[in-house]
Amino acid sequence: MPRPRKPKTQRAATLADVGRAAGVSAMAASAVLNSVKTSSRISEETRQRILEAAAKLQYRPNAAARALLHRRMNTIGIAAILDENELNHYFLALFNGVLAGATHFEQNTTVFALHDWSNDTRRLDSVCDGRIDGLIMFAPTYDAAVAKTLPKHTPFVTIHANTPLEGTVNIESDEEAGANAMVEHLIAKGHRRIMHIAGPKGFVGADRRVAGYRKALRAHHIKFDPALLVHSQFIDFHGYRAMKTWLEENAGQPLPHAVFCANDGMAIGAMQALAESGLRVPEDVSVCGFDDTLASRASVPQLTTVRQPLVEMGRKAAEILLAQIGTLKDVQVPASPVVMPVEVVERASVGRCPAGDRVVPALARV
Amino acid sequence: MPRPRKPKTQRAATLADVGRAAGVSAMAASAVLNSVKTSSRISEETRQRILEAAAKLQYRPNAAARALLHRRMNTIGIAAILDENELNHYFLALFNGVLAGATHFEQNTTVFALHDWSNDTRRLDSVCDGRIDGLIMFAPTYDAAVAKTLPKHTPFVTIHANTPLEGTVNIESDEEAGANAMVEHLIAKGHRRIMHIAGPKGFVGADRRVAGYRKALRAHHIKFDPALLVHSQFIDFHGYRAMKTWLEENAGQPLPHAVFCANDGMAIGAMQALAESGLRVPEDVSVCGFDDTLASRASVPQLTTVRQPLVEMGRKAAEILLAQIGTLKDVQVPASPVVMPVEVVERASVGRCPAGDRVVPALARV
DNA sequence: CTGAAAGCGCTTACAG
DNA sequence: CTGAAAGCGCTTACAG
Repeated sequence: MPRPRKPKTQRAATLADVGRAAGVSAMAASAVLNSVKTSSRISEETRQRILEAAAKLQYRPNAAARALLHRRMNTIGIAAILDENELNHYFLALFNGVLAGATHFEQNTTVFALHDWSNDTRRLDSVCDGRIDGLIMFAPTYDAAVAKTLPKHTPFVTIHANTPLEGTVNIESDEEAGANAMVEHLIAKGHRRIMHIAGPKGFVGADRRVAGYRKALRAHHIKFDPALLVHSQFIDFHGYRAMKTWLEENAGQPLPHAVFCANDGMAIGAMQALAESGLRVPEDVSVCGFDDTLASRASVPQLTTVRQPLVEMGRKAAEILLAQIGTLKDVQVPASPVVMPVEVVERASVGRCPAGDRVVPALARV
Repeated sequence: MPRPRKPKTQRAATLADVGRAAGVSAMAASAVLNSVKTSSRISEETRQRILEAAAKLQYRPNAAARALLHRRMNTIGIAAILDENELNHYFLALFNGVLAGATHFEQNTTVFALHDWSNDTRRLDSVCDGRIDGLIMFAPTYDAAVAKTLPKHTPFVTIHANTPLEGTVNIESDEEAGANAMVEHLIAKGHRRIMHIAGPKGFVGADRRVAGYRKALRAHHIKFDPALLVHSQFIDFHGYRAMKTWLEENAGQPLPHAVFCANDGMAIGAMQALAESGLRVPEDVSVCGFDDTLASRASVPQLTTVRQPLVEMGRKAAEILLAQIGTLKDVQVPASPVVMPVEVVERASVGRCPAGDRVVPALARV
């Protein structure tokens, strides 16, 4: 059985170690290893000796020492609510985008997992201590008062901020237009009795989708039916429970033609609840989501949804943040908010509205 | 329209700034802010003045300066192949685990996204420069020769390493037992004609699952049929394509009773291919996966699968790494490999084997 | 052109 | 008990 590596790892070599090994000063070693012009004065033979010593000692310029000098860690931070027990495709998409953007400019990315925006303020604060050059917040729900306490020496960018932070660029998408287009699409497929499982009241992301939903109904003279609007949370399980509860409470009532969910996870949850009542998607009921996360392609049938360019939004956030930090000289910091376009993506979960009215089955099949 | 924050952020306050503002030396400020015993000598009034100055200036001890002193960044790294266009629930689960473990011990986590283990060696190398105290690699496929070039001054832990790195703890799970238990479960449900969509040949994760599959067949005197073993890749789309191709090439042949896929994503892909041929899961064909990632609950029907405790494995990796670094004094570094238990999780995608033999439908319905 | 020194921000060990 | 100094590892600006 292989023995584990000894706990005490050897110390990393310093410039002084390299110099000593090569019989030169630390400074000479530094000059050679950074290929400074002045190193042209150093003989080729010495240069080789230094390079060999550095390779042999696995020398790497110490990041902390460099950061101290340059006041820059070449690292950006991400703060997000991250619960290890929940599906979070939204996070995964944004994260991939930020990572791609940061990596492209040779910057590292550190992730801070929060449980709660209000209570974890101090944790975020404490992290603005030079270990990151700037911070991107995913869907923060700070209120304005708390936001004021954020450190002034660290630049921020937010994505989908619930209340914009003063002096901070917020990146969002045209959610109302997206919801409106989605419901227009349902109506074009013949659906009239359209249910909406919304996000929590008071969250702009939820409210804007409701607004788009109602706008589309209005445009087609479909009377808004409060019984068809249910508020839930942006989490798979809550979509399931909202749909399940609704079906139980509305047994014998007319079945909706289509269910528009405020995000993909909720739509998948709703599909599961429908399946448990023996209802097929899209033959009996059409279902659609919002976001176009990877979840929308992982479901069977694949989900018709509104695409928000999440990866792109993450990448853009990284770019804007790096511009603010000053790492990217040639990128202009845009005015806030930056609004990204959305589009309806047709997949398999929405069909033509079936002929004849159906009724919510009385008993769940389970 | 709100104006964006000015690109030039103000400099962070230093201990000297705090001292100056409070009319004391930087050292006195340091003593108070670190609540060193000696600070008891400092008058309560002075203490308050220092605390106020620090708060007002939003002072935070500079992380780089501290790291330079302590030779510790309080940050661990994660290296993983991460393609922004692919589903990666496996990463998400491990990542959540590492993050939870690191956060619990007040350590930060930096993620390095790689494209390729062989070609990105230099990138990984360059990152072992003090910006992380240790590194966790997700499913690395280094060969032994390359592994030798890894820096000696940084501790590593691997999860699912394809070839164990010398002197490095590897965390894995009992994949062969898991595959065996899954196929035993299928056989218990009456399935005999069991297809396996495997991972790429030569990868231990794939080979061990194939071994478990064949072992279960053997135990029940089911003759191994090479036509029912297909090698593919650990990616959703490849599962889809493998199933699709197999159905096309085997039109008119007996339909498998069940399809055991080497991971959850592949199983979902296979379900989509089956759906396109008009075959229902589990009524016509049972399907199962491996991993128990969040994907297995996001599909309709939910996936029967083999659970690997991925979150727990990530958490354990963090803990072992911190023990090696020396951050955790009271945790023993275990011998390698650490093998985690697996279990079959029954959900909805596996049913009893239907009576009567069916045949692969000739034409895809699409 | 080269090498010694200063300094990034912090803390620890050591004189006064 | 207090305050000045040394040093973590590096690079830049400045004497020689």
